[in-house]
Amino acid sequence: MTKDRPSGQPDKRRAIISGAVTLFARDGYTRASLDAIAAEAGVSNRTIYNHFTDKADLFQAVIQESTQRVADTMVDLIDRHLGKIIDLESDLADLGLAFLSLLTSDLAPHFAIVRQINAETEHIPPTALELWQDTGPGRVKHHLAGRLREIADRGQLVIDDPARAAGHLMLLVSAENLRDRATPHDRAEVTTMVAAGVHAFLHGYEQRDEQDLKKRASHATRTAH
Amino acid sequence: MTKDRPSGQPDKRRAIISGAVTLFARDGYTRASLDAIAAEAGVSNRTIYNHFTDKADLFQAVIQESTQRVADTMVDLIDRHLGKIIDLESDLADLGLAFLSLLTSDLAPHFAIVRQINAETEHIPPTALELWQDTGPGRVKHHLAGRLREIADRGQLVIDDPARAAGHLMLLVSAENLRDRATPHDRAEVTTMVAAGVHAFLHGYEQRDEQDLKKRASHATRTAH
DNA sequence: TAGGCTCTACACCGAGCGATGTAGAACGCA
DNA sequence: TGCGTTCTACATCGCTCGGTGTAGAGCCTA
Repeated sequence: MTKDRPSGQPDKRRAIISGAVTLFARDGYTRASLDAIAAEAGVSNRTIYNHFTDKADLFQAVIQESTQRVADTMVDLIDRHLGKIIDLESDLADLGLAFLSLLTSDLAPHFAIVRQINAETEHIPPTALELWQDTGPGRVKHHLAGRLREIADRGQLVIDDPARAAGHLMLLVSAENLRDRATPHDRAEVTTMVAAGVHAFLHGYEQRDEQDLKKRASHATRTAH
Repeated sequence: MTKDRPSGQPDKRRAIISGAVTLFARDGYTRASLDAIAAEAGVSNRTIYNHFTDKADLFQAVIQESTQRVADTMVDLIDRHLGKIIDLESDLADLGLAFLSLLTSDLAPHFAIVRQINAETEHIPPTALELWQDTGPGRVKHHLAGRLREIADRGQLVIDDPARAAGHLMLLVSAENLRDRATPHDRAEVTTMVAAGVHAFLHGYEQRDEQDLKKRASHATRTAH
């Protein structure tokens, strides 16, 4: 709809979406009024309807633009940190820290919108929901999975299902592991959280006692080649 | 407020909260109208204001009741599956499956409300938010952490921070690892997801090759006693 | 039986919101 | 310069919603 014929001045459109991101992130879809969005964007109420057919249409455009930006950034971070592995554990930790720093960057509102999507899931057309999944978190996870597969192919990881492993890694270093998600956390807490998450991702929590290790070592020797 | 003097008939109050849970879960706080809640509860609009001062007051009561029920159920499941460990990996997997089965049980709306809380976080008084954290997910995580600590004390796990480990376990077997959260998943997909999550929780993904294992085994032998 | 609660049905108010209409100003392009 | 598009300001419509008022019916208890 809106994409076919992007009527109106492009800068106005950007301003509208930018303001809409801010207000949708803070107030959610229903609470955010078009008048408030117009004011935030420094634009007339009427102009919004010149660029978008509907409030729902605007929301969808916001989701799309927002998702695109965040996914691009994350894919870039993945390539930057996992393109060349020096020390696997610290490289993964750096990537996790880079992800978390996005939460307090200028992309912060976009993550609030993701929470809105999660809550609004019953009122969003399933096709739009799938499109969001594919161009957003799904794409990031897929890209991360590809990098993990490379690492596994070099023998540094044992990965059965790369997509699943990517999901695990992202969860283990996600903000879900922090007490308070809103406030800017002190770097120490975040660092230890990420370190613990990466450590769990690599080693797990199972006890590997002396006998167990010996048994496994002999087994590994027996089955070598 | 409402707790000090629970005015009105208790069954009416329960009916109201039950209906409110349904509609808040489906439509969110703003969308769910009091008229619709009254209709859903089979109760007059006016009666709601006889039991609760406000829409916000009702929402808070709903959160409290909802959180209590889910947390009780989860704590119970933890005790049932982790009270006596037969085989650690399968016991953990069973617990994960039990958790996931809650998503499609009659407590399903409660989890939708959690998503609403996550989205509405900017419009909920921080004290109420903390109270929710403490009586809900915080309590469950703490309880699970206690069980994990017991297991670690018996030497089956190596856990530095039980609370963190509990969070990791819950994330690794959470519905976040499923493509579509809404539809009832086929049991096979859920089972393999949980198995993979528990496996990652126990063992991690790091390659343990022959030399590495030998080195660790000798080190373990050297440092025995 | 009488008094006090509670529930119900219904009407009502005021506010906010989505969406549209309109007239004129500003701007870009031929 | 002149035409078409876009933006703005303002007014308006219809609807929904939160919250209140009121009068009467049902119910329990003293």
